Amino acid sequence: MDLLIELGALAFASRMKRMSEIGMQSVADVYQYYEIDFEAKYFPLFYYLSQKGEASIMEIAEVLKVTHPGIIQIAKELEKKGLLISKKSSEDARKRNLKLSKKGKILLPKLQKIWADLTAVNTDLFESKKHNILLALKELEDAWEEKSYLERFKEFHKIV
Amino acid sequence: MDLLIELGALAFASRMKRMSEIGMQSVADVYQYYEIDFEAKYFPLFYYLSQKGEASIMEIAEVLKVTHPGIIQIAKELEKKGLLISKKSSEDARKRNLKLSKKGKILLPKLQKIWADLTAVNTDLFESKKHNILLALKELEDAWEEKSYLERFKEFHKIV
DNA sequence: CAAATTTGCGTAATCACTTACGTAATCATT
DNA sequence: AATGATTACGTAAGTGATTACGCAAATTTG
Repeated sequence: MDLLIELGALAFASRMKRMSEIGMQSVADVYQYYEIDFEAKYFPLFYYLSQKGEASIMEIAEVLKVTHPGIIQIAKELEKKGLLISKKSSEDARKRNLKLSKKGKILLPKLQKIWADLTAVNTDLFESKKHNILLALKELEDAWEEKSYLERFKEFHKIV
Repeated sequence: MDLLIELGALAFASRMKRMSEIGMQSVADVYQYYEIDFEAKYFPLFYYLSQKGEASIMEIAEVLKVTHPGIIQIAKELEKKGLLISKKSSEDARKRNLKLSKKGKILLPKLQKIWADLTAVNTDLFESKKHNILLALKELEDAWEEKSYLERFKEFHKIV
């Protein structure tokens, strides 16, 4: 018996967390299999910079929906590995712009190949299912954005 | 544009993590609204003990699918709050059995009321959607149990 | 155009777990 | 019954994020 399943909606957060950890580990396994010195947590920042070219820390944090100290930490690691460089913005002295280094750009095609393969496996994994978790996730994210949980909760109590 | 959505399957883990954090925070908001000194993270352990009565640390860790140090930490907090007590097993001196304290049992009905309300709101939230995330989650958990991601990945490469 | 507010960034501390590792108790095997 | 393997638990350190807070630069406003 799986208690988390039995608890249904109540254990939702725990299950999401666990699933996220499994996902991160799985991707880590694949990078290791390819013998590439890259971590799952780098992906959103690295990918965004590969598309955008150059961006400030706050801009990245907002797009990726994480806090700015999170970006700073990951950027620090990527800089240490020589995959990313940064410089103060010339237009706004408060801003520090990040972009991929030469080494980062050289690594990019190799990573893109992996990402393509991961996407293929994921697509297969997600879309072969009766219930599509990506669409479900999107719906829930939208619902949450529209109205906070506590609001829903209070509304529910009014009705009852 | 939501980059995380655009990235689809690749940003899956990040989105799951974020969703779990939102869920935890939402529940925290509700406990606060009820003015109850209880945290979302206590729920799985507390609930399990309320059902089972008494259980050893490893047993709980396995049922809840977390590591045993995780249980020890949460148990420590609950003991500090006086909601939980523990004693060495008489049958097996290696084991320490956890159970709710008198104070914990007194708090229980109040919590059960909240849990029931949370379940109602969640059920509404989840089931009003076109895509049911709980069923999707279950499918994915089962798929993962059946075959590891890396295995799927390697298989995919054989085929292509 | 000076004062007040907002914005961008950085550091530190915290959080809710995890992995790694050590010790003691039990079990299995000969 | 001694030896070796396994199991249960505890602590310490690490992880990948967060919140809290402070400073400096830019923007708003009166």
